[in-house]
Amino acid sequence: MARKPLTTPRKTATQDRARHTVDALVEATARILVRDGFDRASTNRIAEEAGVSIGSLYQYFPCKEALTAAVIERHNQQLMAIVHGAFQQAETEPVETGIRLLVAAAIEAHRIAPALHCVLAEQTPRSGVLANVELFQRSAYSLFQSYLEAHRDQVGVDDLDLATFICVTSIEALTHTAVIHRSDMLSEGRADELVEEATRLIAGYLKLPARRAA
Amino acid sequence: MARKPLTTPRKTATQDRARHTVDALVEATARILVRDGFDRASTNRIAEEAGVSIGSLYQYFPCKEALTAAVIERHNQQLMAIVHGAFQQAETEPVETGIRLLVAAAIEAHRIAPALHCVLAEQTPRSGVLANVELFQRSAYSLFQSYLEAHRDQVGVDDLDLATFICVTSIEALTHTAVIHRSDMLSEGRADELVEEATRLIAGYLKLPARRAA
DNA sequence: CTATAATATGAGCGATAGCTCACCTTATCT
DNA sequence: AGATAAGGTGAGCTATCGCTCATATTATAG
Repeated sequence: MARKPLTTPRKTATQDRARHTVDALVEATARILVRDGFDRASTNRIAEEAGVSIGSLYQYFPCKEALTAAVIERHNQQLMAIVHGAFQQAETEPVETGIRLLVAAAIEAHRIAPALHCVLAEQTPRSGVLANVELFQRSAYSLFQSYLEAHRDQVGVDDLDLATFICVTSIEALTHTAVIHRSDMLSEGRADELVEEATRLIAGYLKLPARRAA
Repeated sequence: MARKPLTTPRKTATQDRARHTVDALVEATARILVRDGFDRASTNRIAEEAGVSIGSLYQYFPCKEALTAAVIERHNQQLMAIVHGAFQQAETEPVETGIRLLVAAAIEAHRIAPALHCVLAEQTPRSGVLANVELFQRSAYSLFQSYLEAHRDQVGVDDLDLATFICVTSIEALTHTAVIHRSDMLSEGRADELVEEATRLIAGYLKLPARRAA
């Protein structure tokens, strides 16, 4: 009975040689995404670039999208490292200083691998397995909400959930768009102006006294 | 000499029958994009859905991407109609009221065809011919900048270009994300809260007095 | 050393994609 | 009515894609 014909058990990974293969594949995928774009990133090409046979590729990745998902996950982990650090720093600061730290971190995060970030954002379709890869957003979302709760006495908004949506969405869009489409804004001193204005936008929004103070 | 073998002159369009064919193709493309997603939208399928032969398709559209580009252009025109109208209304209003109008219009615009908008934003890769289809953004951009110039006496920012970037990017991201990913925010009275908060964000940012008043 | 599991290989299958071209059909002009 | 062009057709070509599987190589266990 129990027939395991070497097929379909894909996704194993334990020996040491294997990890190298998997890493090579993920890195090759990232390189090809950047160099050739998403739709030229075929499984055959990725395997070739990784110096690995397609057979091996399919032993660890069930389908093409899984490779891209792995790249996205790796990238998101790097982003989150920076963002997490910024939240820890911001924790002990007054709101305006804290927001400034967060905005600066968001820009820094987008700068880790702008080319890859661009391909991921502009060319990679969010369908199939990739549909829900935005859990990164959720992380940032809950971190920010916690931040607001911790500084509730300094903020004048009453719906923390709505405020979180407003702030996270705006900061992400501003930093993303600046890095991807307006790199001229980030040259030398110009970057500071952007940080200042974005901080003014968000901190100003949070500081305003609510209409009805209890 | 001058050999015109019926090939490569694609892209003609003058008779009346032809317009119908072109329209049918664009509409079929939109329908398929919404129903089946971007990567299932093959030229063969589009031609079939339009009730037209592939030969005809390639007489008016040089490649697959051209069809998607046409759909995007048509959609953008509808968006711009709403946005343009809102700017005209806003022209004669004080800043806060004006911004409120613009935010509401942005939401309304995203609601024209949310499903299509979603596919276009999440699945359609910005590569090749589609790379620069964001001239919509540029339109909104220059409209907003004109708006700020016209109300310069009421706004406390000194770099109008930077301020435009901040405002347009934020409003677009907030309304887009709300419509696409947080439809719960737009049910009944909740929509007004979003408009109010977004208005507070932007109007507050614009109203704040600049650091150094002349 | 041998048996067994883990890992690696790559020719090649079936499917489908984008697109061409030789040929009909309908309209317009005189 | 006949000529010429505009519009329309679809079988089918080539290319490539995602993916399988029979087989070979390498590591671990007894």
